Amino acid sequence: MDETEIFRALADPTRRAVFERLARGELNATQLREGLSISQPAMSQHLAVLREAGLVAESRVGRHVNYRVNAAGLTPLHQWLGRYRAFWPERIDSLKQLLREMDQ
Amino acid sequence: MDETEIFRALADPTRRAVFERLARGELNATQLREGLSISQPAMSQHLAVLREAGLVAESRVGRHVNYRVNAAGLTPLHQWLGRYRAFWPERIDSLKQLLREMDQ
DNA sequence: AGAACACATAAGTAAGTGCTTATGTGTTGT
DNA sequence: ACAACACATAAGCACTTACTTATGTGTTCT
Repeated sequence: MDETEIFRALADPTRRAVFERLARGELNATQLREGLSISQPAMSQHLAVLREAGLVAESRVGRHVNYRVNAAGLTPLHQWLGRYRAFWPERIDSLKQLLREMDQ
Repeated sequence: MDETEIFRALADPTRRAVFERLARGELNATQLREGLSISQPAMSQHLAVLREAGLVAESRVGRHVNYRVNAAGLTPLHQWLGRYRAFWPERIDSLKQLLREMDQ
């Protein structure tokens, strides 16, 4: 759950790809392998890293294990980045747009 | 400049500490070592990683090299995180507070 | 019960990381 | 020119990472 684990977990392109797919919806380990030429154990190990970093959560359904993004997982990263507001991109408009969306 | 390099660079606690100190103001390599029990070559290598990731910039002044945060460096990270707005923390208040500050 | 399936774990390996000591490069001061 | 200084680079080493193949664990189906 700590920053180092999160940055480390996301430093791997395959793990970011997995995270991105999970952000679109729950998938099991087999579905996650589709398209990515990666062995079953490798995927299992990547998922373990993401899980230990608190970025994904799992739930067993029959003989499948469904993985999903842990909604709270990115919070430490978000907070870390928040400390460097002074160096955020200038395009604040997108933030204002975001708030408008959220107020609905 | 790519996401992998940035995540990798920030995955190291020492490098995050260096980045944090630089965020408070420009410092040279010797000043950056103060407090952190780390050798001179180690610091030089950490700074190289941060520089190659686009997170810091340097400028030679006499026989010193001053390092500072590269304002644009966090942009890719900010954009990456922006893709997962759906999983941002619930505490939107802080964002509203941020906008109020910025509008001043 | 037994075979097939979905996933996790173990063990081995090549490549990468972060440190060290030693040395190189450029600058300052005498 | 020479010594001292600030930093970078090279080379070597312990440790970690990401992969592989092999095997273990739990579930489903017949």
